Amino acid sequence: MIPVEGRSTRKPRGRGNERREEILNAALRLFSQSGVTAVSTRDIAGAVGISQPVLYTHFRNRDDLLAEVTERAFSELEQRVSPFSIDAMTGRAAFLRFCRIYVDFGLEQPDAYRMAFMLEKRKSRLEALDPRILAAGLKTFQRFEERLARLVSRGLTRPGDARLLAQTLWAGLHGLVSLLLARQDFPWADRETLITRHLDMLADGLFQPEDVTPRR
Amino acid sequence: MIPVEGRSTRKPRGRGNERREEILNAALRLFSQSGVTAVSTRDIAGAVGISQPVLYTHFRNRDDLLAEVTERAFSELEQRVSPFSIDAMTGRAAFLRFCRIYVDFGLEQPDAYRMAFMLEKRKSRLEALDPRILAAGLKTFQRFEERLARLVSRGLTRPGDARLLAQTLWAGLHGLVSLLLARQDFPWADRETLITRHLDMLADGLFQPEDVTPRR
DNA sequence: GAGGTAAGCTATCAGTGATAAGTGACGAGT
DNA sequence: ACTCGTCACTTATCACTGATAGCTTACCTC
Repeated sequence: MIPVEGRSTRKPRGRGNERREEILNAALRLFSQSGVTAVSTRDIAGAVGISQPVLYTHFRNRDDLLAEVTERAFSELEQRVSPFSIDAMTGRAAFLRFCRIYVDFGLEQPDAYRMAFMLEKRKSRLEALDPRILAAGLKTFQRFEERLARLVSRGLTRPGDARLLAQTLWAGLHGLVSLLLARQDFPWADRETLITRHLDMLADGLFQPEDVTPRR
Repeated sequence: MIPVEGRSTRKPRGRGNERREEILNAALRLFSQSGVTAVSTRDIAGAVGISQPVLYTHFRNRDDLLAEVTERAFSELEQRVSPFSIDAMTGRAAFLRFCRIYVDFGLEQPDAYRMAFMLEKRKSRLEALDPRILAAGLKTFQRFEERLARLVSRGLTRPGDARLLAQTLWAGLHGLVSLLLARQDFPWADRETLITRHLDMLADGLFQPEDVTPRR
């Protein structure tokens, strides 16, 4: 399905980790090109220029590789979000900017986002998702919750349980991102307008009625 | 993985359609037991008591079978929703009841819901999702949009483009359902409270500020 | 130069969805 | 009552998947 590239030269002793990097890069590239389900271990190995079993000397299995690719993508989100300190959450505008970073990240890194929040791996019901993937999602949610809690504790929002509010608003955010990713052919309204209005609606649910944006 | 049951007796001439029903029933049962990705065609055939290739005399392929199972599940949603005529959308309470039906359906028929709104099949990027699955989702959304449009045209809501509002609110609904399905082990707040508050938040985004529910 | 070992190979496995080709029972037609 | 077509179903097999076993080879150290 994916063209096989030429053989790569053997790595010198002790530099086997470079191969590991090459594999991760190739995997990320192929995943974002063709989607994570469409890329086989042989495709990845072919793109790197090695035989398929080599992958298993660097990663326990395919899911292990997937988990590491996801982790890397989410460390980038971490970087994007880090400038937004908790103290910077001063009101509606800051909340909206913060949400927007998440939405943009999800749309720009669809495969990482899918893995962290949408993927359900259940070959058997007992088998759980890789804890690192869960952790990436959980950490992201916690960044969100922390900042929301600050807004709430400052009395800038309607009163309420910060955890409950965070889960509700997060679900609202996620709904838009995941639907845009999963149903790209749906007759969506203009994306920019849709995102803006959606975030406005979420903000309306969070902030005091007097701050509510008038529509039209 | 799934135990093989005994051989079924051959169907008499002209009653081959009974086999088709048996396959659909077995598939639905296995899917909801073990999840749609964990069930193979051999599992389904084994449960019915026939050989695996027989499936292909009744369905073009696995996805065709999946699509039909989904269609059936969604026809049940159609039945649940049909008592709620467009004219019955008289305000916030009706809106909430209507939303609640969808949420409950999603949580009760997780595999059907997943297929209609969460599943992305991309063995190759060109290959699209089965149109019947897309249609089931689209139809559901349209029911939602119709009723929302009635609320808007009656002047019961904030003014705004009904289509945009519908997409935004639907995304909000979907976010909660899909996250609850995809991340069952997440430390969620009490489910009932979460759903109620979430729907309240969505309603707050839709209705005039004077109708906004006070929190606490 | 020799040997150990890191790096990578080929061969092969069981499981998947899917297809080809054959078997056999049943019921309509004479 | 016998034929014979065809419906219902079978076994055998395909290409592909993720994964493992075990061998080979080239490099670096001594």
